[in-house]
Amino acid sequence: MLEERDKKVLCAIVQSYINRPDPVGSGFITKSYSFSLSPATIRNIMADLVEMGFLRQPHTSAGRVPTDKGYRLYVDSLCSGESEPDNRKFVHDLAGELESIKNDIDLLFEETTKRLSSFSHYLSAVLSPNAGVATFNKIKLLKHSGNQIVTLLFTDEGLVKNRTIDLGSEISQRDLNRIALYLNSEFYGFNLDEIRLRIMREMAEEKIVCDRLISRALRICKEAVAFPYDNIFISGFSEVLRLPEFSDVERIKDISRAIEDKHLIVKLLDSLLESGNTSVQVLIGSENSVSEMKQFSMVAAIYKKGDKPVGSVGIIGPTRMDYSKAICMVDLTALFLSRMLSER
Amino acid sequence: MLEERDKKVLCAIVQSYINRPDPVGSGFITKSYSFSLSPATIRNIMADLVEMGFLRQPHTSAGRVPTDKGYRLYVDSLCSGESEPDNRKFVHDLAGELESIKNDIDLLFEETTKRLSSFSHYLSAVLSPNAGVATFNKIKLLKHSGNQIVTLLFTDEGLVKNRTIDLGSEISQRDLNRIALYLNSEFYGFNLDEIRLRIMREMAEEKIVCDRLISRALRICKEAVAFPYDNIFISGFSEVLRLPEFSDVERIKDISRAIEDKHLIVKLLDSLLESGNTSVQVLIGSENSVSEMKQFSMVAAIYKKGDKPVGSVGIIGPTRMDYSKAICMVDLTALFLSRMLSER
DNA sequence: AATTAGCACTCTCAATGGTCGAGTGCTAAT
DNA sequence: ATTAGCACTCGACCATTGAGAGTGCTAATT
Repeated sequence: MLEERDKKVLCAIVQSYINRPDPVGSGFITKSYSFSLSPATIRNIMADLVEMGFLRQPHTSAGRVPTDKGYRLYVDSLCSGESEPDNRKFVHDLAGELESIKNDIDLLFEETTKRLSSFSHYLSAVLSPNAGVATFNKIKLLKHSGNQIVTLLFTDEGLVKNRTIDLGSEISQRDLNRIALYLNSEFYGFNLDEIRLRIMREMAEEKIVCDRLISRALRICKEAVAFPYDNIFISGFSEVLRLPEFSDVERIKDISRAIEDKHLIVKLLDSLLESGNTSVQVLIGSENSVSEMKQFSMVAAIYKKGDKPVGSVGIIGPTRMDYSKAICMVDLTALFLSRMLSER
Repeated sequence: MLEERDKKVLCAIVQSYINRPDPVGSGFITKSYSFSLSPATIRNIMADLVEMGFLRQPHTSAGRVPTDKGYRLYVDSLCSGESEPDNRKFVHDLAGELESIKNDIDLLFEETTKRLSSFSHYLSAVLSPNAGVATFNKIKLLKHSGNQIVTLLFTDEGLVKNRTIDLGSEISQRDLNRIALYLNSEFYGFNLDEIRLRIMREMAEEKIVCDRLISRALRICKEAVAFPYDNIFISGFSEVLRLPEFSDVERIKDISRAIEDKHLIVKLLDSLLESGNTSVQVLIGSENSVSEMKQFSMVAAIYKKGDKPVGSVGIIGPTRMDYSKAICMVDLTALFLSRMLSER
């Protein structure tokens, strides 16, 4: 059906197109790649590839452009990149420069995202552990001023989140300590979503709460485990704006909506996390479930704390992206994050 | 020099142009606004206004377009907008919906920014109190795990920031308490920049530190007062993309760079804060000191905690923006934030 | 049977030129 | 000081054209 030779031609076209976004003609292929074939033969092959859906021509008698299906074949036949020295250097630098902030996990994610985008020249995103995976480790409660208290929630992943809560009435530090003790024994090891669910249920059941302290405890904990903050870091918008595909205003609007909504990208990275697949995943154009992103590709992987997948990291770019490089960098970054999280 | 009548014509042109971005012709003015003058007279006036630099014509025999100087005159002659019912509603909603999160100051800023942009249809930004103005209130130190401790810094403005620090060696909670006590007595009421400076100095002076506890205290405090987080909230990129001026790709790139750099916008809002000017300020196009922003206008105001200016809020849009509305909304938002911060 | 040279054909792109209309500037009349 | 009248300017729009790149087909070659 699809011979080795055909595949080679396809890959040549994809590579050339990734290099510069002009439709690729039969002549160019014979010149630039050493097939010992004439343009006419290449043309025949190309015609077959079009028919099979791997290529398309923008119009009669322009060259060919890869389709999503074409990119897919290309990516699948990629002998999963031996990380080039360039990329090795990237991780090395990453490790060196970020060693000092590995305690501040949010900052670590942010910086990693920035470096990943500036090095890959694509949009990059890191999904930090969210309520769905984050695991309650301990909580501390501190009296602040008046009726206000501060909750300090620690998760197993190393996240530390503080929130200020107005209780509406005075409470002693002693009572707070008792509440914290209760919560710590009650919720240790559960993930935050479970906790939230459980609190909801208990609050609903015992409408007339017997124990005032417990009711307060639940209320406090409910607030404390709410993650109101963005748990995604995105960077590199100005990088992708440089790409020629973004001379089209509509494209720009698409991607900026995705960035401002964040939601969309979270959704993508999240679904990846749920799939549990450990290796680098590639979503090409229309393979993407989010309609706003059907023009783009995403290369992503999950990172772990110990053996538990806790977040994901990805690169987003046009379907015409340097998959080989992207896959390699995402892989390395995920490994880096896993290492950072695990060795603490 | 500049007669009342000329001013009226200028304002009419500005208004019309703000309404839709087409060069305004003499005929349109006479039709839409009730000057009892013929197009020819209007033309004469317009020619004068061009000569004085308030208008320009894109080319011979197109209509006129306001220059920055023209907008300036327009803004200055604006009888500072009696807040329309529309805007009143905005603040009312704002107050109602955000009442519940006034304890979580970061969230408050973020939500305020979002609402401001979605209501004004321009880009909005809120600069939250930064190290330069934030005042040390108290610090709490908690043992975390191993050599790690968590610092919890409270500022007078209501910010609560936590950081995780790896001390490199074990420390007891008791020592941490002593350190916190020391820092609290030492730095209470100082602003964070001062503290940072002082610590730097002291660390440099006593290279051979006599007191091990104090040296540790300083080190901890130095980390704790570092504000690594963005202290600016920006929202509404997709709003401004809707504007016709952003069908030009270059413009989009400009504004996105400004947004991704944040820095630029921080700089603008910061300079405003330093000027100390209390009322709403308008920077039109080239009046703007940041070159990347010379195509845009900013309407901004500071907000206070009590009597002390602590941050600023602004709207950024094309020079062709609805200044009247923007001024009003920024004013109201600043008042709102001041109220929220002060009544705690 | 697969490959290739040859060639007519198709389609885009950029340049050209012509028309239309909005809006101007000037001049002379009011 | 204002205005009517009018020639003029310039961009927007459109159709035409020619060049060039690349094709698909056919017939010749290996």
